[in-house]
Formats: sequence, structure tokens, C-alpha cells
Amino acid sequence: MLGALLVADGSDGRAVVRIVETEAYVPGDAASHAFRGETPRNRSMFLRRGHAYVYLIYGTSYCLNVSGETRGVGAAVLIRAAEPLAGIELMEARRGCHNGRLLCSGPGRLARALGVTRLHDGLDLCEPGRLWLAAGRPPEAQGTSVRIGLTREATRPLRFFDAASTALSGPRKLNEHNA
DNA sequence: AAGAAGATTCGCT
DNA sequence: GCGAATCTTCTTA
Repeated sequence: MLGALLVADGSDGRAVVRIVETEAYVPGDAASHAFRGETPRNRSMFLRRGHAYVYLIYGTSYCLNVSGETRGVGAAVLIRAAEPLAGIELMEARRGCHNGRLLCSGPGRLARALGVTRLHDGLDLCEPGRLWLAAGRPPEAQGTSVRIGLTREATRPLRFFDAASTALSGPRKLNEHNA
């Protein structure tokens, strides 16, 4: 998914970003929302790969994920950061931020900039609509590290990022294995 | 039935 | 650097 484009069409315009940082939540992963089975919140994680799973964290920020397995298997990729490509004024207005590096740097910030909310949960991102994925430029160098902000499964190297990007939400160091 | 923890962010010190 | 904001799920009584 690194390098892929996210296109968000709202009533107020279109925003396009390039994904530069992701985290994987895989089957059997105690840190995954799907670990204890399907609930009203996480049901989109069990859709066929390519569907949006959007949830509210700490009651304040939305996080956008893309389901990653076959129907009935709970797994997803969290989109943690992206580089703004188009609709920048729109995103700046939504975020109240005028720094390109920070505009979509963090899962909550990214969702806010794109206008993504729980209303986008369950959308098929593989075809054009209110939110979808398009091909982009893959990273020249990919970095790997432990996932950010977790207590369980805290040592698994399941965070991936474009090592050349300046819009990351966490450490750029390759193969970082410290919290 | 009530309380704590959680894939976060922002404002203030 | 620390604490608040405040939703869903899990834990414990």
C-alpha cells in the first residue's frame, strides 16, 4: 500500500494524498481489534480486502484502515501518514494547519484532513466513490519498525514506511525495534 | 453495573 | 512534557 494514492471526494471538493506510512494488524494478533471476534465496531475488518474500516479512538480521532484478508477473516492495514498532493487548501481548512509535513502525519490527522468519518466505514476502496485507492509511485526505500502506541504485541515489526518521506508520524530509523 | 484501557491529538507549561 | 477530550470494548464485582 505504500506509495498508493488515496482519493477523497466530499461535497466541498476532492483531496488526494500519497500513502507513506502503514501498520499491519494480522490474524492471531493480540493488538488487533479483530482478535476477540466480530463486534459492531470492527465488522468491516472482516470484509474482503480493500474495504474501509474506520473507527473512533479515544472518543476524539478517527483512524482509517483497509481490510486485508478474505471475507470472514479479520485483518487490516492502518494508514498512519501520507503526503498531500491535491486539495491542499481544503485539507488545511479542515485541519486548521498550514504545515504540509504535519497535514496528514498521524492516523487521526490523516482522517481529519480527508474528511473521513465513521460514515465511510465499509466502503469498497477499490472502485471510485467517496473514498478510494489509486496506483501511485512506490517508495525507493522502505523502512520497517515496531508499531506505534501499542502495549500488546509491542515487538512485532509490522510498521512500514517510505524511508525518504518527511511526513512520517514516527521514527524514520530502519528496523527500529524500540518503543 | 461500574471502571479502566485503548492503533490519538491538541493546548498549555 | 502532561493532561483533557470522551467512544467502544473488555474486565471485574
